[in-house]
Amino acid sequence: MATPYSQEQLEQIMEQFVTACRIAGLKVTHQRTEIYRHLLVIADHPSAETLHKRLLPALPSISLDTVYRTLATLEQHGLVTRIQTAESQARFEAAYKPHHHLICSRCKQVMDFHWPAIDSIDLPELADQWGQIESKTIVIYGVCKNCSKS
Amino acid sequence: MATPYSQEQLEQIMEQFVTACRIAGLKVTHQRTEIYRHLLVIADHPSAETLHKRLLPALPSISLDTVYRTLATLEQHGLVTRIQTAESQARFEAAYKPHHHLICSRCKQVMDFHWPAIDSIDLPELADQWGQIESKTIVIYGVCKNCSKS
DNA sequence: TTGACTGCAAACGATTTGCAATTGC
DNA sequence: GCAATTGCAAATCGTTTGCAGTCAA
Repeated sequence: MATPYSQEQLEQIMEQFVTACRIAGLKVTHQRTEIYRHLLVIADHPSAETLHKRLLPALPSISLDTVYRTLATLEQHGLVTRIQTAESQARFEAAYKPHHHLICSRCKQVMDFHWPAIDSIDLPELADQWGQIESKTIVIYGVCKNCSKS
Repeated sequence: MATPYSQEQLEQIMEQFVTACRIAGLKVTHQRTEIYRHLLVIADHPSAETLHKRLLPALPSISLDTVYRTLATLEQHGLVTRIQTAESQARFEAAYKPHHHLICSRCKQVMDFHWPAIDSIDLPELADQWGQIESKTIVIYGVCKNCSKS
């Protein structure tokens, strides 16, 4: 999936990221900015391992544990989202606009989609009374067109 | 959460389960029926480990691997569903009627709820063209009333 | 009787941790 | 300079697997 942001937008979001780190009392390290930038630029939904492999050319000494630790830290501060899948490896994305996921059961690719109708609709009574809602994400499993061909 | 089924309903569902196993060519073992019955009776959403602990009094010799293996087998045959959460441990439920999940980020309890409006609504175009949909589940994260009190 | 299923123990993959060295502020 | 962060290696957790004995059909 190509970058959904223009160069300017990207720089702007990265600035916001730095600011958010400062406010949260997080140090702005090279590793952290690169991890976050990568999640923005390649808008697929990599696992920690995939992300690590992709970062190695740019940061030859980055360790897998740092990727894990960084993702966990950024997640705690709401800058990164852990995606709900039924797989063993966790997947991550830069938290930005609310959206939903289509996951292919065969190739495991995750595709984002928007569904404003759902974002604004009222919850049924039971759910509404359950507590305080933090996020509402729809996860659709199925077989993508590519996979159903073969 | 209490049993959502009456004694008669339960027996009926268990009979359907046995039939489904026979059709699928699965042997109806004591372990399998007990695992499935437990998922029906205690309609919370246990992990394999929790399920194993709970089954031990009734089946003192059942092993954790059997629980894992049985859940995997039943899942393959569509009799059990693996729940999408952002946790490390997988959670399971007896597959029955379509429904959605409320998950508390603190206590991790999963609550079912129904939302017919969503079940019948059309997907947005992009999602509709993506491929063949298998399941559409809404996962809502938040903090349940119990946890927000304390 | 026979192949599917189980229990055991050992292996495995994903993630986390303790520690000493390093780096941002 | 100091505390936060990193890289390394070792540990841990959840889950899977090989194998020999057991059990449903």
